[in-house]
Amino acid sequence: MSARALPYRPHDHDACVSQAMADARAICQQHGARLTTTRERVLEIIWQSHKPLGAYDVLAKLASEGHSAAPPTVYRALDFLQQYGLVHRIASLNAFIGCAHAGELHTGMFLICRCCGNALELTTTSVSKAIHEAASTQAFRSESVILEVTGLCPNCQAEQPDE
Amino acid sequence: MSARALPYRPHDHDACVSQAMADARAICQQHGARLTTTRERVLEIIWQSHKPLGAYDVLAKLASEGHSAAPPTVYRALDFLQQYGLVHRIASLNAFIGCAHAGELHTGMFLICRCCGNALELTTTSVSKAIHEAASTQAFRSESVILEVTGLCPNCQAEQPDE
DNA sequence: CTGAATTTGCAACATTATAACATTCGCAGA
DNA sequence: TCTGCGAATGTTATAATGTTGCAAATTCAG
Repeated sequence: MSARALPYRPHDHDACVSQAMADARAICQQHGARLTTTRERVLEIIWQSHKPLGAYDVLAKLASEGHSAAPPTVYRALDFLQQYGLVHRIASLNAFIGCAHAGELHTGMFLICRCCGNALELTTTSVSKAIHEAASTQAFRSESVILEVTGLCPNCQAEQPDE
Repeated sequence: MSARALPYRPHDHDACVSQAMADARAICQQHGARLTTTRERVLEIIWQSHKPLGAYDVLAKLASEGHSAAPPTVYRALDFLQQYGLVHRIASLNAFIGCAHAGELHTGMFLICRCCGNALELTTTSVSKAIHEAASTQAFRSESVILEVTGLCPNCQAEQPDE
């Protein structure tokens, strides 16, 4: 269940999605949480690509499927999914992305390509460790970490060598 | 010019502010940038506390001083100040805070207390290093980093030992 | 089947941010 | 001093993102 998604490489994305959906069902069952139709559909939409998706994009997608929903529907579903670690919010983009490590305890670090828009979630012990140590030197009790790195992914570096 | 602000400790905040304003003037002069009245006033307002301030809070403050401004005025001033590293945007709060290390090359790490709202900017080499190394393992060329840690500052831990 | 709790629908609204265009200001050169 | 150009600001409107509050529907245990 680790080292799964490599958004910057070609891969069988359908498998990506079905894996994520299976994980989600398992995790919800395990917690006695209800993965209702709407919630499941929202998760699926989020997973349709590795690009973070805005809440209103999800809304539009739902609408295009005939499910006329209002913003609260989407935000509630997203809240639920975040609560169970199935999606993450990318604060710098006001957008949401499927969690590649659902069920694992982790502090996500995101590598966001400003060119193609794909985002890779990474879990790196050395990073979390350094962050918590730095916080400790200030006697700060850290509870949650947002770490979002913007730059160029390998593919896009190749296409535009520099600038 | 280092190890200046300790927002979680009592300190001479007026000195904090005048130091920041002096730095700002120096940096702008050095770059041939114009620190106009509006921009200077916005910076001063941002620095009035160590709590990140929303753009509309700044706007309200300006209004209360008789300077009737519209949102673009504030956002433009903030853009300018960000450009010269005089303020940072806290993505997780949609808010802005004065930069404690203006003029130094740095990757800010913010420790944000969810109780008192104060935010401390920290520059830690080991953290930046770990982040860039992690990005490198994915052949990702990082350009900018957002690192925001939420938790409890020392003062607030003392007041509410746990929860 | 019934009742309580969860989930959803819906309308209105709040907050944050930007677009487009007119006007003014500051300053360098004639 | 005047003139003109680019930078900065004013102004209005609007876009994008997110929330509140309440009513209706659904789910599920007993």
